Amino acid sequence: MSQEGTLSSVGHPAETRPPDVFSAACPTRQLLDRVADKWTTLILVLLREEPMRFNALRRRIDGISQKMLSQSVRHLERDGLVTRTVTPTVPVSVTYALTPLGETLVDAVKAMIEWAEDNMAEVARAQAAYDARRPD
Amino acid sequence: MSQEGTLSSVGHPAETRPPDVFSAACPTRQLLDRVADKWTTLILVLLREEPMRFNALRRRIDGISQKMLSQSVRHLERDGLVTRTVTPTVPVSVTYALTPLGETLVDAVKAMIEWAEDNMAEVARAQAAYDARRPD
DNA sequence: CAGTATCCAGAGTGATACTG
DNA sequence: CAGTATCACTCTGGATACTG
Repeated sequence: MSQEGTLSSVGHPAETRPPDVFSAACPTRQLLDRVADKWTTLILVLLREEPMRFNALRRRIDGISQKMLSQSVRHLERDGLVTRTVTPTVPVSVTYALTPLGETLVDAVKAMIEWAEDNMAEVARAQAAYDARRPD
Repeated sequence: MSQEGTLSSVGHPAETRPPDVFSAACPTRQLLDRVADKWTTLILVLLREEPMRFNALRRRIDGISQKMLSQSVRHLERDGLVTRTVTPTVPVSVTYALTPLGETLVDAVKAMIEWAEDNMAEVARAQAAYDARRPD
């Protein structure tokens, strides 16, 4: 998760150039860095199934630290991809849910995950072959 | 890019459980971490348009260090997603290209990039609204 | 429960130098 | 050209402890 950086017009002044993900300064690149993030993808996919509370997400996503979870959900909220709803119970409960914008992204993310599940075996074979060629 | 780790059967012993990306030990999770990587996505998309040489990739991908580029292409080669072809000219030229397996992945990756390009403006609006609510 | 604060190890970068 | 190796530096991410 890079810096704070607002996705302003920096990198392609309006009509001069089209957006270019390959340019580090371009907002699309920064946005891609965010959505292609390791934890972001998992959070979004979980939230598509149902809204979830902080610790529910934490339990489902094996290996995430609370620091990264809170950081990730805050970024997602800022980007307008999830909502954060506080219910004033005692103690408080906070529920995260996808926004409509977030839902449009999840489809793309799901495609990547399905690819991983479908092609896991073939990649494992490729790795084995590679390692056999370069043994050390 | 985590560790070396081969995508073996660890995490879901054959018929006992289905693959679960949310489990840190599951090979699909490790594979997702790889393909959702910041640099990997950009490399794959560039290679879909045409095979490219090392320094060509380096020039196109703004901000990548040669260390990360060589690391990333080596991983992609090991995973069977790109080929590395050495032509014995003087000096040698090395060309990277997508494998058929790599091509299947690129479609999913492209979807994410197109989402970023299409929704950049809306995300920027959400960020502005968020920052206005929490001024500091 | 839902976080924030703090410290610290390690990943990644840039620069530079060297190899085949 | 296509790397590998090294050092210095920054910054991310994990572990731990603490708070409303």
